[in-house]
Amino acid sequence: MGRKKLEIKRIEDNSARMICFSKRRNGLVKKAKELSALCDVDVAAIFFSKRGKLYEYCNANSMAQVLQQYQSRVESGKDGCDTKDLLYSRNGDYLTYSELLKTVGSELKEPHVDKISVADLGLMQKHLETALMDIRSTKTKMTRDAQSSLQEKEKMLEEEKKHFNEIVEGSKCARKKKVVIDLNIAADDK
Amino acid sequence: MGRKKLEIKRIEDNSARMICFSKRRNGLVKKAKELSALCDVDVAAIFFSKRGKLYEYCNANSMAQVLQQYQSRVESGKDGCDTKDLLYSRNGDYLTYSELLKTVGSELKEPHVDKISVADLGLMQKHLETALMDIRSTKTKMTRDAQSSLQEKEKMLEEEKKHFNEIVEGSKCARKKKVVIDLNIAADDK
DNA sequence: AACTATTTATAAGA
DNA sequence: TTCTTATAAATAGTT
Repeated sequence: MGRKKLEIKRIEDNSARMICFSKRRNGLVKKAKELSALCDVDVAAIFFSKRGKLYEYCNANSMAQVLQQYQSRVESGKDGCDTKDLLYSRNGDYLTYSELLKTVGSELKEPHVDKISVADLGLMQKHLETALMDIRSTKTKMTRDAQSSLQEKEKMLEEEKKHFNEIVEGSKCARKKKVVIDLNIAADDK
Repeated sequence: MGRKKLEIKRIEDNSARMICFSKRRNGLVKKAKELSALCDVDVAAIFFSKRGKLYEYCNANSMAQVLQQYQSRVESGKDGCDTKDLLYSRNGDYLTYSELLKTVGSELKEPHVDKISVADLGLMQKHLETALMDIRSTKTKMTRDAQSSLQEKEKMLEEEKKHFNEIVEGSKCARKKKVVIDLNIAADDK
């Protein structure tokens, strides 16, 4: 929209790009507000330019709230989340993973807290974040693997379906019915 | 935009609201894509209707990545992040915090990995997230405390400034200059 | 920061 | 639903 049709690719001129960013960011936030008002949904948007600034919009009480809700829904997914404790070795002796984490939790509430600085906490945070990232990527990989094994199963089922169709072949009527059923299933899914 | 001007308030008719949501969500995602392409920024958007469904858009590799970047930027602020190791006690004996975290990291790459399920990783993740949250809130509190002590110092400096001004008093010219300098400092800050 | 010629999004209708 | 179209809204280039 504008005097000229703009091709959707990186604007190379620095100042033009910043102007465009500012205009379109405002536009996007406006649209997000409208969407949340009209349709009664929570919307969160985060923008960051690769060299520095961060902008955000959120119609709910707090971004943290929305992100937490997001993460609890998406990232924990449908894992068992049973209370089974895992064993982790350190220098030959074992400690449970939950013990390991309790350490972190309790230290923040116990006497030692007065010896901890904000910088120290930042460091702890960084380490935990790294650990989290490892866990997440491992989980993603494992999910992918599980998925590909599912895809193999799907292929096999496809084969079986083909065989079935070959058996039914010869009756055009039967085939048509099958197609209709498939379409209904697809429609129900939406 | 449309046949009629639409007032921006909750659409009461259920099906009309859903249609609107679907259309505008698509619109918003399209705009987000354009913004990220034109202006070379990362954009993440999360929508959820209060009764159920979750939608998301993210131009970067993964939503988790963007959210993590967001959280580390917003919540960690400008900590020192020096490499000093902290000691943490567990049942009387001590281990360094970094050792504690190495445990997590190494376990993900070592033989034990084949005994870990996605659900297990989800659990670890949840625990780490809890620990992170504790750390963040503690840090926020400490930052607040530090800030209030800074505010006290500021008050004292204000007092000193008053005394100074009283000494200089009588020369209106001197005062004017001072105002100009303050304004320049404020302008530089932007 | 405003303006305005255009393009784009979309509300309602088919 | 999906397409169409009249109209509202966003915005690219300009001042």
